[in-house]
Amino acid sequence: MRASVSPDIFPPRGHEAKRLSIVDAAAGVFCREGFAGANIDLIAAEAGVSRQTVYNHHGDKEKLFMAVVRDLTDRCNVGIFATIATFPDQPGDLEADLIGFAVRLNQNCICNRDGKFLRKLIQTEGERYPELFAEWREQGPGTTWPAIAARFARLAYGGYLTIDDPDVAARQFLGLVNAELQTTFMLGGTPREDEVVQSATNGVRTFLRAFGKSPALGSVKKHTALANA
Amino acid sequence: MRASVSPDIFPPRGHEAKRLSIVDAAAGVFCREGFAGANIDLIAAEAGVSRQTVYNHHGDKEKLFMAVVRDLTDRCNVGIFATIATFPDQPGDLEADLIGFAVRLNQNCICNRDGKFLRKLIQTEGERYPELFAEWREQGPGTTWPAIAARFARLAYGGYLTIDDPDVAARQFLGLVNAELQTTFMLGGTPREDEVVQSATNGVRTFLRAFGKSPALGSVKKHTALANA
DNA sequence: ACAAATTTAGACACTCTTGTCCAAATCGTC
DNA sequence: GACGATTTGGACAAGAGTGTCTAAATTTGT
Repeated sequence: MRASVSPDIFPPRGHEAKRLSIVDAAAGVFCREGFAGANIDLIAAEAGVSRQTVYNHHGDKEKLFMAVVRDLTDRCNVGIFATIATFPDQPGDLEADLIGFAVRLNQNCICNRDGKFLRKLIQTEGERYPELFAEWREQGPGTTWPAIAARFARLAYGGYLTIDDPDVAARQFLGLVNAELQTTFMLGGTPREDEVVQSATNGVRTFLRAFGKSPALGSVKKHTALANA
Repeated sequence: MRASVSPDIFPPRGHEAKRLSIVDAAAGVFCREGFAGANIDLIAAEAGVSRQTVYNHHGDKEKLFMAVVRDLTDRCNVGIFATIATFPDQPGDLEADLIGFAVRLNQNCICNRDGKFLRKLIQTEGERYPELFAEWREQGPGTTWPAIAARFARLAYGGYLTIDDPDVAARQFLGLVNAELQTTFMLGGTPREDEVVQSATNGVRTFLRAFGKSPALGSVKKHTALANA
């Protein structure tokens, strides 16, 4: 993909910068207006670029759209894996550590600009580009969910949790910590930080009531009046 | 809103039928193509009606869109409340009854045509019509979630569950039983029935591990080796 | 069968958008 | 300072879609 000329110097300088600002602006406009409603003139204006430059770089509205989705998928994946790397493998306070992880996942991967945009584009145009979004499904949930599941499996193996099926547990973990944000997500809004923390806290507590190995290790305190050895 | 003439006979006969078939076709097209991409000619064709009739009935693309959302909201609410009425207040087998309820909720309210369409329209155009979707939020989640929460509160009061906050529990219940369907929902797909049952089963099991009062009553069997009185 | 209301089909003006072309201005590099 | 590549702005053709209008056909109730 490099420039094919003599030395390995890339095409000029601001070239790539423009490409990026175009894709960036396009992401915003496609999300706000939908594919059909998105206006190339508007994208160009928001990117601070002439319309012709948009066509020079991407050729075509459809190709531009694809570039946007690919870019977003890549950037989101980077963020998600960086966050998964902070999963508490050997937790001190399991409850607090899982809450922290859930909040980071939300703030860095789901509620940030890229995450919001990618989600909306998938919801909005997913049916129109089956191949493109099949690709996303593989690269996105297809790789990140197992990665999270593996971390939960490790916690179970380490004796911190009692889990049958780590894949199910991972999906339920995500369902729980986002349970109170669904309506906001649906309308395309961004929850406030305290809402994210609240939802994560409630979700993790319930998660640990279901999967926590023993009250002594983790969280389940006031609720289980069930005496145990 | 009645016809203002002599007897209380409504305008002709097929009038209302046409209105409905227009709104119906419009719902489908708006979902597939988005508001901007939706084509009035296409809507008219799919409704089996001339374009002029569409304008006669609804005046305007925007007004037609609003009519679609209102119609869908109403119909979905009817379905949801009908389903909530089947909530197991005095369960025989709590696990099985809750799974049944979750499956009914999914099949009758979330995965059916109206539910799918309404969800997609909210996700797609929610930001463009703040008042309209504020209205939905009040009439939809604003009334159904508390209704579900009340049923869980009743189960707790009846000694079947141990719940702190019924509202949180209700949201988490929904999050859990849908945990495995998220990706499908996101792409606008319809999960197969066995997927719905699977997700509901796993979700309810986890829910009862967290909130079930005692293993004897419900489900938590093999996992809690914790001996109890 | 009659009269009123509704529906239809087609033409129409108008606006908006996409994508192309081109000459002038600008930028980055040597 | 000069050269080559990139960017710019504006004009342009072609197409598509909205909303209106009209006269003819059809349906509906009596």
